[in-house]
Amino acid sequence: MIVMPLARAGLDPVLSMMNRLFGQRYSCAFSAESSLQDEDKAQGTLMFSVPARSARQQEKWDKREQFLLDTAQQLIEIEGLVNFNMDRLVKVSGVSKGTVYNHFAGKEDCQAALCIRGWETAKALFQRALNFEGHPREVILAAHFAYRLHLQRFPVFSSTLMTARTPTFIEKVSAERASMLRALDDEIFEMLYQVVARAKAEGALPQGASESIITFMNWSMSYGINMLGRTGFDGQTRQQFEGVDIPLTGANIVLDGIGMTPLSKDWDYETTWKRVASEVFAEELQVSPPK
Amino acid sequence: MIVMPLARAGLDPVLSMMNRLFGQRYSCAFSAESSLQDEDKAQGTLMFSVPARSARQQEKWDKREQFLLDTAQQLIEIEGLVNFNMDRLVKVSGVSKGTVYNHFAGKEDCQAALCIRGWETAKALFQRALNFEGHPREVILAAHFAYRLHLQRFPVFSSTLMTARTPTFIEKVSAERASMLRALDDEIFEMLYQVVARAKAEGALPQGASESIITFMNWSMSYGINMLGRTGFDGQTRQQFEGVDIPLTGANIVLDGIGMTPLSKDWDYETTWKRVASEVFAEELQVSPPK
DNA sequence: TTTGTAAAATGACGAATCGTCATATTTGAC
DNA sequence: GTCAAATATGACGATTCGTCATTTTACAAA
Repeated sequence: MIVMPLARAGLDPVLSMMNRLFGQRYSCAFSAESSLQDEDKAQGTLMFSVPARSARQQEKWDKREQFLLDTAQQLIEIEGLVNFNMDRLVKVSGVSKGTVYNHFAGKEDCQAALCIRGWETAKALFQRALNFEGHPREVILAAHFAYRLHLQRFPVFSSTLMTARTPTFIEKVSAERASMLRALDDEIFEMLYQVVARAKAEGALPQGASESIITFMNWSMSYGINMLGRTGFDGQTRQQFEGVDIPLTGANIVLDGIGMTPLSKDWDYETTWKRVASEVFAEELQVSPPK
Repeated sequence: MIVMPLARAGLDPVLSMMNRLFGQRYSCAFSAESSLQDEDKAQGTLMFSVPARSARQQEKWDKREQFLLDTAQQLIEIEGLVNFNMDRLVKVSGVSKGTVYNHFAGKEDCQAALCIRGWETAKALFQRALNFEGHPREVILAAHFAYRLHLQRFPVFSSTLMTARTPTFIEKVSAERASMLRALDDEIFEMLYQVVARAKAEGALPQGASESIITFMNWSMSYGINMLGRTGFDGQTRQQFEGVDIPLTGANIVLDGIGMTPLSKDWDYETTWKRVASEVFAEELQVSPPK
């Protein structure tokens, strides 16, 4: 699951590893030989107990978790995120309340789980985008495309992602899932970072440019565009946006701004954008055409 | 209050005006001679009743609303947005629950009111930024500065703004306040738009460039940077950001990207940034130095 | 000053949702 | 088959929400 080396991880490595382990608590391959018999010693740093689950049990557990998430997702799709609550999930899923609360620390934690799931499928899309045949800047555009596509295709994820970065929300999410979200952020950041680094190695970037900052700026722009856009903030101005693909335009502005070659005046990125659609995401776009 | 002509308003003008009026329901200068005696006729479009409040009453009302907002803000500052609830506001303020609910349609509406208040002081900062002595691009930088400054100085506003664009939240805000928020978005958008338009008129922009899109892109980038930043998302990478002013860098990337002259290679915008700090916002920066 | 009426304030209340916990059931090892 | 540990259950108490019948206040007319 955790593939990329996080060479730049600035966090406490011990805490980080703990989180990783903790985050994997429910993963299949994890066999639990607890070396923490002395709980008193561990108090304050390693408070969690490692449940020794049989393979059979684990499978059942995982299956149910997926089922609960499926149910939650459908529930939100149908009744809206506003009307989503645990009592309803309990009722619709048929799983008892106690069990549901064994899976999720609470309502927000459940939503966070949905967000994580969404992020994971997004990661898969990014992975594919990164295999796009083209120069680095085209690959980055493919990533922007993937982001927008994913947000469009999964409105529930889109909502949860928006909410997941909210201060009130974060505080209510379990430590496990919070660290999983952070880890996913890290991984996706790292993926984009590698492309930027490659661009720099190939001389497509000014020497002074910082790969981290460039990656962050791309992310920020994309995030801003998609989040402001989805709130209908640009409703009044949308008529001005006719025929303009905002994510593409935004990405090009950033990439031109940092001086990544070939500049948009020297390359037809509209075509690249269309190529990404047809060559990488044809499958996803079969039903709903690109917007 | 509503100063800028919203020439580009794409919304239903009737609805828009209704919202404006409705939004001003509690403002002092509003004398209520209702021409809507025939309520049946108005049913479905103009359902609200206009309370005829005496000047004395109105003053009391306004004062209390401010008091409630002050209390709420302090409450959030001290106890955190997570722990904020109406019962607590009722208790601490000493105002009865019914009265509080006369002012605010609910918890979210109260937070929206805080957000509006924050937006209004932000607008004032923008206004000052726009008076900065310099060419258009410098003025736009000043606006970016104002935005960041305001978010830094008012963490409560920062939190509420982040939350206010959340789908769940929006649905719970009263129509009045929702439209007030939209109106503020419009007004601030318009302010920036005018600067961009001026830049274009002065030949600082490529002819093909759309003012709307440029404005939106600046906003998106700034929003993305500030919102991703405040969630600690960039925590891992922050070490890379040492000595780099992210909002300034981001703004320059966008402005370079759209080709607004003078480009950052031809002008020292670090100095501009510092000038903005000392010439426009010296007062605000007395206590906490620029970061 | 008195009186009447409409608006506003009050807080007790019912409803919705949350999360917990004592108890019952299941699982797996011996 | 038996027992201990893990898991499942749903009734329950706690919290927070928003409403509404009632009381109080404000203001105008007598």
